[in-house]
Amino acid sequence: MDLRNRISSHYQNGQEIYLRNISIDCVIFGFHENELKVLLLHTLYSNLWALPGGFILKEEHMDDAADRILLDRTGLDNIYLQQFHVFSKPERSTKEINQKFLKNLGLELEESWMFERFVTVGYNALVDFNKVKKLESDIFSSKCEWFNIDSLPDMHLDHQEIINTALEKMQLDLNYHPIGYNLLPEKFTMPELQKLYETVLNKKLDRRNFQRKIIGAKILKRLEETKKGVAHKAPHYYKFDLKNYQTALKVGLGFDL
Amino acid sequence: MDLRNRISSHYQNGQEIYLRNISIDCVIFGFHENELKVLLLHTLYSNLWALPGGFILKEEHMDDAADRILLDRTGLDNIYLQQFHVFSKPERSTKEINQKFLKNLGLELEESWMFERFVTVGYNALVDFNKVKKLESDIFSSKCEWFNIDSLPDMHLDHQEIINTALEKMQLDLNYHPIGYNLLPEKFTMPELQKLYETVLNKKLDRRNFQRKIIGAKILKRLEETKKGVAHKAPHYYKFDLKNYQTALKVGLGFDL
DNA sequence: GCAAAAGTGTTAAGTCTACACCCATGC
DNA sequence: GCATGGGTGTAGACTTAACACTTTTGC
Repeated sequence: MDLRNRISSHYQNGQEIYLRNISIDCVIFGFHENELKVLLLHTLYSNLWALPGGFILKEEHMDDAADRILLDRTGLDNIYLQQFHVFSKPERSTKEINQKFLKNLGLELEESWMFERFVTVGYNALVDFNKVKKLESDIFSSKCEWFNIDSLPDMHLDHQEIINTALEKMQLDLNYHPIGYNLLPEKFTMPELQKLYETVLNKKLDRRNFQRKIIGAKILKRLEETKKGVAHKAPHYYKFDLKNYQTALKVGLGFDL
Repeated sequence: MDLRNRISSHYQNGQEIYLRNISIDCVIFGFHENELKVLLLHTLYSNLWALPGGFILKEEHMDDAADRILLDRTGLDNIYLQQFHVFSKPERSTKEINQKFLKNLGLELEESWMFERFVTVGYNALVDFNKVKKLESDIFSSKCEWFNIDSLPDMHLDHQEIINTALEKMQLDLNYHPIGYNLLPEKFTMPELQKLYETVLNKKLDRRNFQRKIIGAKILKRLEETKKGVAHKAPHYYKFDLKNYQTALKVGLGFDL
C-alpha cells in the first residue's frame, strides 16, 4: 500500500481502531555533547516539525500507547515515560488546518474523524541518545531528527508550547527525582552527570557540592574503572544503583540542587 | 422532560455536543471542623458514590469544562482548579457496567457513545466549605454530599483511586504552593490555617515554626481585629495578601513545612 | 485565680555555600 | 614540568527544629 493510500485510510478508518478526540504527543529528550536535544519529525504536509505522536488503541492503556509510539520511533523499550499535561485549547487543531495539510499531499476529504478537535496528552521521555540507533518517521513525516533544545525549527500546531511545558516540568521534577538513568550511557563519569543536570536546569552547579549531594543520595555505585585517555586525572566511572534509584524516584531525593 | 428521558437522550445524542472517549472527574476538597472533606454524588443507578464529573463540549477548553462542572454542582466560580492526572485503564469503564446501570434505571440500549471506553482527566479543586450553599446533583445522581476524607463510602469505578491520587498530589504541591485561599473563609486565624495544613499533610506541625514560616512567606495580612468569645488569649484574624499569594502560587514558597 | 491557648525569642543542630589544596594524566 | 581537570575537606553562613516563658481571656 503506498503512502497516500495509508494516509487516506487512516483518515477514513482510523476511528475504528483508535479512541476519538484524544491524542498523545511525546517530548523525547536526549543528551549529547553537553546539549539537551529533542526528537522531532518533519511533516510531509507542511514545512513544519512535529513531536512524535499518535493515538490510543481502543483497548490500550494510554501509557502503553505512549510506550508504543516511543518504540516505533526509536526502537527503545522500557523507558521512563510520564504524562505531564493535557493540552486542550479548542483551536489547537482545526478541520481547516487538517484539510490544508491533506491538500498538500494531493488528497481531499469532506469528513474524517481526524478533522475533529483533539485534546492531546503530553508525555515526557528521557532517553540515552547513544542507544537510539533507529530513527524512523511515521506515515505523516519524512525525517526524524534530534534538535538542540534552544534552536528548534518552526513547529506544528502548539508543539512549541508543549515542549516548553515539558521542559519546565522536568526542571521542577529534578528537585525531587533523580534523572540520568535512560539518559546517560550505562557507565558515566561524575562530570558527565553534572553536565546533564546543569544543562537541564540551565545553571552552573558547584562541582564539589554536587558530588557530595549525589553521593549522599546513594543512587550511584562507583566503579574501579577510570576513564582513559584524558589529559588530566582520570575520573571514575559510575553506574546507577538501580534499586536505590527506583526508591528515589518514588520518595524523592530530599534536597535541592 | 422527565429524568428518564433526559438520561436516555444523553446516551443517544450526547456525542453530538461532547467530545468522545474523554471525561472529567473533579475531586473537590473542602475543609470544615478540622476535617478534610470531599464532595460526592450518590448515583441513581447503583448504590455507589461518584465524583462530580462530566464531559467536554465540542468547542470548550477542558479547563472551562471543569469550571462548568464545579459551578453546576456548587454554584462556585473562580476556583483554583487544576488537572492532576489522566486515568486511562482500558477496563475502567465498560459497556457491560454501563448497560447494567441503565437497566437499573429501567432503560435498555444496544448502542451508545457512553458505552465506549472513557479516559478521564482528574481535576483538583479546593473550595471554601462555608461558601458552598448550593449542592446540586446531576442527572445521574440523587444526592450531593460532603464526606470525610477518611471515611469514604463505596465508590463508582476507579473513583477511589482518583481521590487517592488527588490527595497525594495535593500533599506534594503543598511543599511548593500555598493553599488556603478558596478553602478558608476570608478572615481566619493562624491556628485555623495551621489546622488546615496539618489535616492535608496528615501530620503535626510546630505552632511557632509554622507561624514564622508563613509570616515569612508574606502571603498574609494581619488584621487588627481579633477573634472574640474564646476562653483564652484572642487570636488575630488574617486574610491573604492576594498579590503575593498569586506570586507564591507561581514561584513557590521556598521552604518545606 | 486558674485553665486554655496565643504570641514571641533563643539556642543548638544540621545543612548548604563557597572556597583551596592536592593529585593524576597527556603532551 | 606544566596545564588540565578530578578528588576531597573545612569554615562560615544560613536554615530548621526544639523548646519555655509571658500574655490575654472566659469562667
